[in-house]
Amino acid sequence: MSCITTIKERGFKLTPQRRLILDIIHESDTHVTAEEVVSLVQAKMPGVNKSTIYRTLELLDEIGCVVKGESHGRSIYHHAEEGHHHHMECRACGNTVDCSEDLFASVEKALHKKYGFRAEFKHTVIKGLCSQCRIRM
Amino acid sequence: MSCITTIKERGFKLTPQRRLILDIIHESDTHVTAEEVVSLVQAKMPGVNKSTIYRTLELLDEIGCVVKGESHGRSIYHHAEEGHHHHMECRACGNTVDCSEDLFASVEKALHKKYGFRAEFKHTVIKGLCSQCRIRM
DNA sequence: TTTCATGCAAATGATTTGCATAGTC
DNA sequence: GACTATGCAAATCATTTGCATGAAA
Repeated sequence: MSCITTIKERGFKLTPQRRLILDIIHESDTHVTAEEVVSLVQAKMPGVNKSTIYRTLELLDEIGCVVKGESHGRSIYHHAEEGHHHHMECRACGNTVDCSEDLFASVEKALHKKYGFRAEFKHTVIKGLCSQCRIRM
Repeated sequence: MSCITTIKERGFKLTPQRRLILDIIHESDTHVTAEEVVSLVQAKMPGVNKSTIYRTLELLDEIGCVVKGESHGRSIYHHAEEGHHHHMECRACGNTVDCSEDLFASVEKALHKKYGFRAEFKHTVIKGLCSQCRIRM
């Protein structure tokens, strides 16, 4: 079901601001910080307020239209397509590489079996050292 | 090697504040937020300043004496013992359950093989639904 | 026309910073 | 005694909130 349908079905109003914010997140192939969304939105539609964007992002996360995560103390978002989106972030050079595999299936299974916990690894920022920085160190 | 030795060896000074902060993190069997460290430290040694604590926590993380993580936009810390410390946090009730297993060994292996990336899963907050909340939902 | 969303401006709250003083080595 | 760490107070900076106005259903 499309996000637009979800918004309507849940009784929320479909405003141009919300459409644009959705578009921006869907266009981006990797995660974006809330602040990046603010800049991107304001580039296309000047005058849209930060508060609106923060509120919309929170709403979209709540109704499952986007996936929220956090990195370096900031909120990050990406679209909630089926599948997985993980990011490997090098603690030395700061570069990130995306990874769309279902990396955590076995972990999810183990946690469910042992603790009955249903882990949700939809959007994980994995910290570590990239191959280049490993060599340099 | 003990943290106290590490501090000295790296040329940092061993102050009562630093000792106390180290103690507090080592006494805690789960992670603590920076703010919790502030309260705990000030309970035992009133007058110690927030800045000192934040600076010390950052230092301790840098020299590997504690492990820093983040949850809900705040910094969390625990001692850097050998082994693993993960936390399952329920997004419904907010409860967390600790898990000291080496959950991510297979993921680490896979990422290294495919991307040469050395993932560091020392202290992960795993979000999801606990068994109780799964039933309620 | 009712209700929800937006814009604005100000508040929040964790974390950081500059600087003078105090404490370690 | 040299140099670092601390305390203090103020600054930061992302995010949130209250409220009056504007737009969607």
